[in-house]
Amino acid sequence: MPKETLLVVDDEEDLLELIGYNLKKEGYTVFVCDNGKEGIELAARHKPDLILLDVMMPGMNGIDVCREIKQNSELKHIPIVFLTAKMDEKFEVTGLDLGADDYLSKPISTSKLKSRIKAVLRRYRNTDRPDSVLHVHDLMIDRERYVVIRGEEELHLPKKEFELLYYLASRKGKVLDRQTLLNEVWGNNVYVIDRTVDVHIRKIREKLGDELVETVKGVGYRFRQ
Amino acid sequence: MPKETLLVVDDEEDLLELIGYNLKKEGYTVFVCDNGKEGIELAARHKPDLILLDVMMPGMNGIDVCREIKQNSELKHIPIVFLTAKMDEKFEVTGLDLGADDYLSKPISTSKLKSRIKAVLRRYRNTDRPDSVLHVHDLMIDRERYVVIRGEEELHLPKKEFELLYYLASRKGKVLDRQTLLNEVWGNNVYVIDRTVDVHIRKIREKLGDELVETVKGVGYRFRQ
DNA sequence: ACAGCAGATTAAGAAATTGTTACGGGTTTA
DNA sequence: TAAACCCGTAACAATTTCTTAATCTGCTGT
Repeated sequence: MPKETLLVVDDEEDLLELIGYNLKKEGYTVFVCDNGKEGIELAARHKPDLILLDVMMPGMNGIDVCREIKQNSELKHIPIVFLTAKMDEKFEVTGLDLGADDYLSKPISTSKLKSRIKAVLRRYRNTDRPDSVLHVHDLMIDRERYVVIRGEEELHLPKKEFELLYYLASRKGKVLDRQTLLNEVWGNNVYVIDRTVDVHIRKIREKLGDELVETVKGVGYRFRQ
Repeated sequence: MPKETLLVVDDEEDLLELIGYNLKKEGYTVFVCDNGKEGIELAARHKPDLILLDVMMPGMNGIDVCREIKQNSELKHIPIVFLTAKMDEKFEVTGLDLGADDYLSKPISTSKLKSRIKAVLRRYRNTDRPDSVLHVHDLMIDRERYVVIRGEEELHLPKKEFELLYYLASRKGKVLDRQTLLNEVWGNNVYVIDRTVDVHIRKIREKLGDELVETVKGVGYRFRQ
């Protein structure tokens, strides 16, 4: 089993090299770059299992990179660990609210770095990432083409409806409450009232029938098992 | 819809009180204690959703508490966040290797504390716990899917009935009085007449048969052993 | 047999939750 | 630039669930 792939984004060349070297020695596959824009590209291309992200960078800073990644449904599941020179607490709160998974202040010892990375990866390891094409009931939900196929017909749902359907289907049988759905589909940092979920559910039912998505009153919604 | 339960273990009384107060204000159910031994007992009794654990304590220290909890299969899934006065890096590595989930150094601001707790809980919320499905007699009570399965048939109970059944079943054989049931299922600060329990019990019996839940006159109810 | 409990049962109104529709702002498309 | 579309919100209808209160049943000890 190949060890995980990591992406390190930091504008300090020395540090970048040091971190890269150490993590490679640990057996990880490591991509590095020194700016946010390239970081996003590399993330999209290689889909790393974890991203180490410097907060302070010229140009696009770490916060922005994080925000962008968390908005990309292909990448949002990737855990992000922030690196920062000063322990700026206010930022830390922002970062964690954005969906960051951990936080390291420089200077970082190698052992600490490795330990943290291991911890974060361990948390995520058993979280099975859903397939990009789901087959459920008579549906095929293709996330790559953004299309739902039922028999001969192709259905094109708007983005939010599609994402919601996809998320529900990927957790078939499990009851998901509105807040979870909002966090997972809309993102943790958006402020939207939870009744919005209801409206989207209704639209999904309108297009795919009432049977697919079940309501569990007082709890949430569930894709029919 | 009881919010999460937290356990805080710290020998500094002032801090304990401060943290307890703030977390209660957030809506969590909070248990506190000032030593490791009691911490383990409380953890076993209340099965909190998260434990805040001071590292340095007289007697049993945080590391030992953590180790013991991680060895108990009933408790090992509970995320642990360490608190420590000094940023002792060597310890931090140990803690994370032990399976701690986060790390906070004192002094802690309230906003940071809340933000971290939220982040950790969010990570765990959707992680299926091994005991989320109870097998009792010929029943399978699946909390994740919110469904009771008996043989081929799937039963869908309303929320309160389901929660009550789940709670009784999870304490199979034990007699639980009405007040306990109200506290655990309805929540600590809900004002409801205890006869309400009877009505829900009746509905459960109506759906699942009279044998499952036994009445112990003058005491309470018991899920049949 | 008869009070005196404690729980069982039932029904009805209250409360809570969800379904449904419509609208305005914003964006993309023709 | 208009038309079409998507999205979030609000409002009200529809439905389910919860709680209470009233009544019934069965047991206990006298």
